[in-house]
Amino acid sequence: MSSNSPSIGSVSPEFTLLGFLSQDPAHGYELHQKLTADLGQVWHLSQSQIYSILNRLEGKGLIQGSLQKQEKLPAKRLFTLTAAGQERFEEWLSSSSRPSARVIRIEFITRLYFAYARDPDFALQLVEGQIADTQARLQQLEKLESSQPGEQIFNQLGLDLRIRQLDSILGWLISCQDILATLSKGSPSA
Amino acid sequence: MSSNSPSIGSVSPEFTLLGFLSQDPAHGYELHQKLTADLGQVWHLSQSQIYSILNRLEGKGLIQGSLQKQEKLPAKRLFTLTAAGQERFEEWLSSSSRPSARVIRIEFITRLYFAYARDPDFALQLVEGQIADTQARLQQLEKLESSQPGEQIFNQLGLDLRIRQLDSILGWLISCQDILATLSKGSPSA
DNA sequence: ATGACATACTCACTGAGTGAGTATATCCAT
DNA sequence: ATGGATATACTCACTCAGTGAGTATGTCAT
Repeated sequence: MSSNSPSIGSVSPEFTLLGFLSQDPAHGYELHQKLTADLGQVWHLSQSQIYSILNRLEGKGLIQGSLQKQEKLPAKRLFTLTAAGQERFEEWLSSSSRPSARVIRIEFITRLYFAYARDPDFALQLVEGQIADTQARLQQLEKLESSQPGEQIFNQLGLDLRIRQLDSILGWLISCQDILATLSKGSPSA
Repeated sequence: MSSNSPSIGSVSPEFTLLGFLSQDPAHGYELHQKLTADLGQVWHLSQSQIYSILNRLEGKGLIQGSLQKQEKLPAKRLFTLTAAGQERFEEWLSSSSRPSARVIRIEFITRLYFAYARDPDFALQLVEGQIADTQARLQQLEKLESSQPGEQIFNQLGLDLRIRQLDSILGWLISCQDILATLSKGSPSA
């Protein structure tokens, strides 16, 4: 049971697998292929990592693997999302990412990928929400910077870099918005 | 012995501890304090992590802990750098960081911190080197982007974000250069 | 004297990530 | 036909990252 798993950390690759499985049941091998093809610039997961995550997810009851025995080949396992898994994924899909360089690059893009596959407009909403969060965080950091004791040069440099990075993220988010908006208009699905 | 430890990963906090110990022998507790005070914007290490790293470093023979028995208090351990540890640290100190957002923010700033403490001019050299590396990597990524199959939108978005982030790093490095140069002139130690 | 805070460290845990190994099928060139 | 590359599909054993709670003791103010 263990109620709340202690660290299904925000940038965890678990949700990526849940996402793929929410689209179609698959084997570990296929998941690795798909991940590499579609999100290879975002995630770099080895095969063995995929399998270890799958085992963990099964342990938590979020997915269910069914052994498919084969004549000669060793059995393979086809994984399907459980109801609990589906719920978890939905929850994650509409939550928002902590505005930090790494998290955005990894987690947010992943979320965007799945949101877009489901409904381009939903993806656009996510971007808008993230822009707001990022702006808020940026202001926070700028405030922190101005109130920082000028002594610790390296802490200040670190902070300055973070701010610059957040700023570049903001620019990126806005360009995302444009791209997604254009795509929606180009091929309106409704 | 184990010749080459498999993953004394580039952004490993190990070198940070080696660095502090290269300045002065210290206890785990002190190291945690110092790290938080001087590089708190860069590293977030819990106490227990500090101790586990120290144990590992001792296991590798890079540092040496001497038990100081006390009347009533449980013994504390004072850690000193070994010759091997010193060597490792020197090697790391003049190597260059992989030009990626995270690595620069964590590893490079740390390196800069120790380089600067030793000799501001050395720090300046590191910055210059890093600028060159970053520019080279930037060109590489831009080339990759233009040759990327336009189909995988999300891979492209990921790449685009990386490029923007590297670009902001470049800006930051240049501002570092200015700051360090000014500091050198302001108080010429030679 | 008691409760907050600082010093100093340990333990048990989950999770990230790597690298090598296993087993089998298929297909291509020699 | 045979042997070697490549693809499918998964396992194991490992190190390192990171958290949270716990232990033990001293100091200092109220």
